Amino acid sequence: MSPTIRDVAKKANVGIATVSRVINNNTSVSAETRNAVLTAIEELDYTPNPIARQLSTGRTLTIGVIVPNLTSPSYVERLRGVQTALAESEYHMVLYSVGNPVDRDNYFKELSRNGLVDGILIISLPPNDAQAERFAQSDVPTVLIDAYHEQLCSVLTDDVKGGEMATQHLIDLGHTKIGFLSETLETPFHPSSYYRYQGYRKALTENNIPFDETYRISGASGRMHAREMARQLLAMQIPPSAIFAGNDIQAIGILDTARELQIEVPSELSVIGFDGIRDAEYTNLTTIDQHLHESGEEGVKMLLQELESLSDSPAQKRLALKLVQRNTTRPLIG
Amino acid sequence: MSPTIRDVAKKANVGIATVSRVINNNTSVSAETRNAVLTAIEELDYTPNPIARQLSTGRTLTIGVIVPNLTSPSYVERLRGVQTALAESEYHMVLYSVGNPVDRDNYFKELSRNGLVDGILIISLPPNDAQAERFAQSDVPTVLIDAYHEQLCSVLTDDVKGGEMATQHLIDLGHTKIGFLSETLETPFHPSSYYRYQGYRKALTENNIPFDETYRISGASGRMHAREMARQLLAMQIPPSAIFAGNDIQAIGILDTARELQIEVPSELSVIGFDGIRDAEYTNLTTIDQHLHESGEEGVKMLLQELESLSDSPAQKRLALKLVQRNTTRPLIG
DNA sequence: GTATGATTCGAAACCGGTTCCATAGAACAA
DNA sequence: TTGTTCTATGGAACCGGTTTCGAATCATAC
Repeated sequence: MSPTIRDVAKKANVGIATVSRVINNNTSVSAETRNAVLTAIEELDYTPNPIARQLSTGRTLTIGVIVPNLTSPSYVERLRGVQTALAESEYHMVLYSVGNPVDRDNYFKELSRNGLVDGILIISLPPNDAQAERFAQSDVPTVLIDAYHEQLCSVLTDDVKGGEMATQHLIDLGHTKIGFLSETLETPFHPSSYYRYQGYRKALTENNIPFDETYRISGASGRMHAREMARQLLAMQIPPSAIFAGNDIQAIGILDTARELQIEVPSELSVIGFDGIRDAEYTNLTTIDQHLHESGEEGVKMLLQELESLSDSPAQKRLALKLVQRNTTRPLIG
Repeated sequence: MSPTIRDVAKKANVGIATVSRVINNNTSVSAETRNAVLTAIEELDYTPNPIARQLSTGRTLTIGVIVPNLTSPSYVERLRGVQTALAESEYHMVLYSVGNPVDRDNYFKELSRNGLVDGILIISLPPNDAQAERFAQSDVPTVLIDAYHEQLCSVLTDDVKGGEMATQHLIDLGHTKIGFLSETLETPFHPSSYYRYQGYRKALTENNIPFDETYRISGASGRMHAREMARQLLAMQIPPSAIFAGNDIQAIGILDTARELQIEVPSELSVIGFDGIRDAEYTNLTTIDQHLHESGEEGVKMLLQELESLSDSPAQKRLALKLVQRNTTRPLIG
């Protein structure tokens, strides 16, 4: 077995407390003793057992990240941001990947309870009131990324406003027949698509453009399903001249279909996405950039702050949205 | 603070050993005592402190996953596989994301040393001899995914063979002017591009097709750089009629450029990738599927086995490669 | 009634650190 | 010289579990 602090103490002819002081750079050790201890450590190739240290200090130096299965690039990008910010800290990251509501609830309960982690970061998984209450009561600080609850710290996106911005952009370009294509609006997870839809409706209303139910389509997530839905939208007698997609992946699916149908983008069809994933840049997609990477970093910052000193009122940070115009939207001709 | 096992013992009027027995389903507890303990646990809302348990059992129920920064979809896909397999076990996953060789070496050293994790999974980061030696000596089982070292367990891909398969496919289609586009062949990380290049060369040789140095180009990774490199290849006086890309992302970059230059794929240019990421399917890319997801799952399986009983000779599992023909390759006309 | 064995259970040791507290000795002041 | 303060240090308690070991209890056998 690996050597323990007692082995070091014996070898250096000192007490274990002294060894501990040396390890932790406690000043009150004479240079002589310190050297003796250091050489003993060297000779035994000793490293302190982190678990024992965790038990006695009460800190695990670990933060738990609860995230939906890495099915969507946006989760991955947020996670990258988390990773980036965490790398500069002394904390490690345990990944809890949730595939269904049961997983989610289990992780929520498990982590908020006992001292497995020092802090919790939750990505795109809004807790219900009871769960939020638990987190708030628990003594492990929790930060939500891309989700909101009044009781908890959060880094969030104004999806309604983003939806409005996207739609307004299309309207500004002269479009009035504007389609909306998204994931199912009723999801057990984060209803961001629904909020974006609300923004879409709001923009229409504000510009006195009547909402046409037939221009709205939603279904399963993913590029393939988006293609299919786009086919349906574009096969209408009077198809939309522009489509706002609930996220970038779906927007890219629409572009796929447009190419397949030889509908030229943006001259014959404008498409705008939402998220600002990397593929949006590669495909020259106009989109609403919600600063995914930054959201991860900000979440970590907030959590680290919370770990320093638990604030009383939960901090809330809203990330700015940015319309990034590329080559999939342009003024309507005629 | 949360209640401890002693609180429960006091409340139930039993010794702590008995409480421990109840928690761990040890049989030798009378039904009566067991019930008393269970109700005490219930009333106090007690859960055992996992850190304390870890210290006394010596197991952390955690496995460390060392992976390059999630820059490439292939790492993410492998990680998903790991996640899938791990979800069915009792283990958690700590993610160590490495951005540079220094990170890598630190993590290698740190994790192999002390009991922070019960096992280590290393993705696409081949250790050098000294490091492999460390891992082999250490008492924490280690499995390499997409990397090989004779001293360690591994799940691996035959990149040379894959490169050969891809090239042979193009040759079978009648191509002889076959380009090779990849990442820099000298990388501090995993030299898979180099192996694939070797396979390419091998296939050419075996078919008596002279290798033309000007048909080979390599540079920085990523779709954007691939586009630029593709432009160079395709601007040649006698451009290749087919290109084998070192990975799918680069193949997609080539497709981007082809579209930009209005070179029709596959009629004017065949393109084959390597990896089998999801986007390959979406873009109808012919590729060599190396079963990324499965590699993650297999790595976990192997590691779990190793955790059960440390085998003496390191297990090696080679994943089959599969040519998936889609719509970016076709017989050369004329 | 005593010997034997099985069952149930608690005290205490242990895992490997950190930290409180008491003390020895040095340094300094009067 | 004596008293006081400060520094360096070790012993022991502690974190919260698991596990060993021995003892108490009970049933059964003789």
